[in-house]
Amino acid sequence: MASSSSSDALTIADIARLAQVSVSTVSRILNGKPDVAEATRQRVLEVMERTGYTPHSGAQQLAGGKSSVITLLFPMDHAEFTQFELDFFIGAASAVSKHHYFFNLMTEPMEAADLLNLYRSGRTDGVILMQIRLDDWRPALLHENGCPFVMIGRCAENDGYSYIDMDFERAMFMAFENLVELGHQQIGFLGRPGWMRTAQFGPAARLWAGYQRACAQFNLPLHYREVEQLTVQDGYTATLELLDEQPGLTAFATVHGASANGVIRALRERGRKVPRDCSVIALATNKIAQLVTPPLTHINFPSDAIGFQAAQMLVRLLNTRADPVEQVLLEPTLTLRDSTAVPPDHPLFTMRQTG
Amino acid sequence: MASSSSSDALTIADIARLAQVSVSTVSRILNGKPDVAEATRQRVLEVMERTGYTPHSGAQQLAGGKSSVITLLFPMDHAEFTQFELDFFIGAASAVSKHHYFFNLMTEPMEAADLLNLYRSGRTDGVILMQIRLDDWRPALLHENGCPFVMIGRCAENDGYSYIDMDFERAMFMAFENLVELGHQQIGFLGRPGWMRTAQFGPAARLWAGYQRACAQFNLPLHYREVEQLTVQDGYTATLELLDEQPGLTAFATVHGASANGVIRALRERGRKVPRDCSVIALATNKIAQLVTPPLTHINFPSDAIGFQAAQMLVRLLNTRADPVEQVLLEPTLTLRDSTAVPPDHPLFTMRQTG
DNA sequence: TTGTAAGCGTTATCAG
DNA sequence: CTGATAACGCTTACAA
Repeated sequence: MASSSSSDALTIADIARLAQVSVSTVSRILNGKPDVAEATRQRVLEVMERTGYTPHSGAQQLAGGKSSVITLLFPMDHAEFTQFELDFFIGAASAVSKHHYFFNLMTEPMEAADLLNLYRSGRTDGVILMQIRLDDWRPALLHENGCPFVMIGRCAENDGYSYIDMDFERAMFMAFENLVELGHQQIGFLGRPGWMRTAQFGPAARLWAGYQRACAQFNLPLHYREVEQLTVQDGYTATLELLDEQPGLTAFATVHGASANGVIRALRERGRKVPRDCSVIALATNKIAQLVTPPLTHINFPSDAIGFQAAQMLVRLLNTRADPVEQVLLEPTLTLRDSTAVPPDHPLFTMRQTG
Repeated sequence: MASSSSSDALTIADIARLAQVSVSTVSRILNGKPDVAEATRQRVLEVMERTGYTPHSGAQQLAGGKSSVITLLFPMDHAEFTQFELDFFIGAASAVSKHHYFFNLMTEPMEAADLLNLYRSGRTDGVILMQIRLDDWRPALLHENGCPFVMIGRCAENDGYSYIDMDFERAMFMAFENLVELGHQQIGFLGRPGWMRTAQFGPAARLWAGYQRACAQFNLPLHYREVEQLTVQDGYTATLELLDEQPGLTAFATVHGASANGVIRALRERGRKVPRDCSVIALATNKIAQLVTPPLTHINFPSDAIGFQAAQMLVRLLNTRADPVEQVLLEPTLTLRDSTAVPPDHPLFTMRQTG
């Protein structure tokens, strides 16, 4: 029966003494090393259990050279945090702890020196990088300094870097393809080409490219509006403007659940029902797509699964001597819900009316 | 010009040698201790800057006894993660890094032994506890073992524990008060009394209490439905049931943006417009309330500010020798948006029609 | 299979 | 104001 009041600070030496073995034996057991007699192992484990011993992480870090921490870097300078981003965190945190690492989340933007020091201080064993720009400086820096990392997203040039990303260009193309197949020809698009030009974030650039490609291939006129942010408000305003300029539009595509909601609100205000009078399609997480009314036809973006996979890739990297480059590009998929339909002047529509 | 290829592993001894001082002097400078000549300090800082030196966190932890890590514990066994929860994380992470701590997020449920070991291992200096139950075992355990902590939420009994929480009972009462003032008498309520009874989470219990009190005080008939989860789907189903049983309902109250959306959808399906034919009010974050159509009249729940404050309280605790108990109970506030109005049979309504 | 002992990079105490 | 030097608790050769 241990007495004393508060912090006992049990050390490996205490365990060794209590179990009548040396500290190295205890250490071996702690680290799952093979050369230990089963009887000894049991005895020591029993003592540890009974006393509630835990090794001191700082000491392990110092002597063993690893922290068992994985850091997720999501600088929130150019981003809003929504369900979209949350799911990355949750997915990553879950995988990280499943592999017995600890999860360190950093949302403050960082300079090169800070990023390097994070690794050099031994505070983290590896890093998951988010908000990747086409010309991002971070992967090169980490690579040169031997810090294991995985990107969620990708640069323009990715030789030697591991990443997981979605094929955003194809995603946007698919959205338009779907609308065209329904019979739409006059389609409005809300995006952030300016944001793409200045900040050079991958998704913005690639979604824009997908839009351009779709218009070229399907011979569609360009009807787009640049929004500052992908919010309800900006989506609403941009849609009203676009609609008043081009009353012939029968569909809208945008890249976020929130802005899609703005689109729908604007359409309703102009007396157009979704999807009867106008279709709406977006890139979104499942949860958001279902929250909107009507539930959105959308390109799935499985943030949580991506976060989970990214963490797993990093763990794999950490457990390997060599560093195998893993590059995963996810194929987008489309989920049909209630925000898209044939255009109002379409033969099928007329048939439906009269049939 | 430093050569070499990869990990140099610069230590405090290197800095001392390069700056022609002893390691203790460097250490003093590192820790902002007073007794150092300004000239020396500058010289050493310059060397550190030039070489890109960072102290090893493990060594600091071992020798200094602190980790500079704050852990947020949000066991996700009984919870879904939505924007609501995300904002806690973001707020807390932001405050934590603002005070030069690192932010460790743990979402896996934990046993007593694990929780204790987290602190004993020296991996964290303090803990922010979430998902607090009325009879939660964690605060007592941490308290007894000298681990600094702050709760987001509160138990039934909180002597000696620091917390920040919202007055949920009052929040729900306010919602009903508002509806009653508009003229509503037949109000449906969607909540989780069962969840409250079994899991004993504070908010569920207190929201329920607020509902009971409001009905008693305003002499309202009880019309409630228990939902499993506060999702769109469950809100939708429960509303349909309740509505078919009690067609006279002119308002609904619920406790989450998502379930409010389910309510609205169900009402629409039964041909009732919100807010013309039926009002809806909910407890929600600002963001969610605006995402729903129509934008929700709601009791604000500022998760991010709460997360931020909780982290600040903990930092304050960590920087103090004594442990001052801080207990913050936030007053709820109501934001009027577009989902509430006078009931359809109300004199004001009739006036509006004819006027 | 187990024990001895030398670090790991800091901080802290105590002289100077 | 500055410098030795002893912890801090663990891992890891190397010996036994």
